[in-house]
Amino acid sequence: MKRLEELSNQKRSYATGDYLYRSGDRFKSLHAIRSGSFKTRVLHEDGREQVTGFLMAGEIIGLEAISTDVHTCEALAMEDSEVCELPYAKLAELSREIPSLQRHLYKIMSREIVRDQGIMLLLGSMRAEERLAAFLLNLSQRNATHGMSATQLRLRMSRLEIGSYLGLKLETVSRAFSHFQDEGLIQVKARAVDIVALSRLREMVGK
Amino acid sequence: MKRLEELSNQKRSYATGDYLYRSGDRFKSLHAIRSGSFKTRVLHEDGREQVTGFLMAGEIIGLEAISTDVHTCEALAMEDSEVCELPYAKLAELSREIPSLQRHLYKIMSREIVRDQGIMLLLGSMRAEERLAAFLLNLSQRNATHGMSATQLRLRMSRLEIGSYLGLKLETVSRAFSHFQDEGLIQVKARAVDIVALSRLREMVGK
DNA sequence: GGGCTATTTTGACATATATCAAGTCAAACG
DNA sequence: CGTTTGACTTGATATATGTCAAAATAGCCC
Repeated sequence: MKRLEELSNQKRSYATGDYLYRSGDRFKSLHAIRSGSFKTRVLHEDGREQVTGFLMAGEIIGLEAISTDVHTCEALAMEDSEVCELPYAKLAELSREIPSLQRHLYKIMSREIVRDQGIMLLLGSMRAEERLAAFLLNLSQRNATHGMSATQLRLRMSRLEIGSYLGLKLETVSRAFSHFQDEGLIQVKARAVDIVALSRLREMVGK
Repeated sequence: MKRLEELSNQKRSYATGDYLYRSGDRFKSLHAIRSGSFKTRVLHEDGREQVTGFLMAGEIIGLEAISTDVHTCEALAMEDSEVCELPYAKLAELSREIPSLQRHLYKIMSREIVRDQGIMLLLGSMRAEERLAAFLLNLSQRNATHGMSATQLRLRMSRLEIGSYLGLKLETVSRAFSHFQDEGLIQVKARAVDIVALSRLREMVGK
């Protein structure tokens, strides 16, 4: 871990809306988010876009680019954020000397695959409100992991971005929020969401 | 590569419908498909399932399990198939000695992430016929990669399985096939598909 | 080859979500 | 403060896809 810290000499700041990288950029480094949050999205020639992830502190961003040395999606800051740059060449080299680092890297990449497959399940076989419930539960859990409240969420993203992530239109997202509130599942005030009935939300997604 | 071959002493056969692994199985090995094909799917408590991939010869299966040492999805043979077992512990060890193997492993995992994000784009922002077009083009390209025809496809999966993969009902898939045929894009005869207008299919998905 | 079963196609209809269009609200700014 | 601007909510309606049901077809076993 210490040797890893030495590696990441670079710590950089990004303001809301700044790009960490764009589609087509040459890949040089992974980035560890120190504070703040980013969204990643893939673009389609015809202008369509799909948000593929919302990343928070502690998470690693850029793994998709290893395959071709070129970024296939773009990442931008959703708030003022800081990242550590992890030069990939050095990281790979170091992982050869430090087995635990190597194991860790494989696991991180595998975890990303699992995460993506979970989203595929969501997009492929859940209905609008189930998707939103799953989304809120995921945020709740990650919030808790970071020592924050599991029930008081401050969303960093707009309804439009949530919609893109969940494969829904922003109006549908908004309606689902309103409906959840009517049902007493959550309290919504713009981007401040208070989960009132966590267990009932869990039932909605079948767990 | 030679050392890799020594590693995979085990070569095993699977009949149609056999499980390569199930959800919950302890993870020990990756598998390289030698011949045949497999599908992977994730299951939801309530019985819903989502097909997450159709894998062919030359592809590596099981990467998602590295993250937790437990398989989070299941894989089964769509036809009589053969795989090489690649014990993960040995593979990881070997990758420390052989830099090119390590690079290759990272790339394979990254490629899987890119693939999954492509499916997320498809599921989140494409309509039924665009999804099917993208699916056929993907099969076509992989077929070609394996030295087979880019236009004559023999589907190994049912309409139901295609539907699950594309987030559609089987009837919708069937109708899309019929419509493509009416439009002169393809010739369909059950699971034999002949792509007549590859370029027009490409236009449909915007490239 | 004939019958059996699973798969696929097709049709009529239902519905979840998208689309279009106002309206509300809140933060930002002069 | 009043105005502007972008984000969000809500309503009315349209539409893509799902659902249900039946017929056609293909694959399979004896």
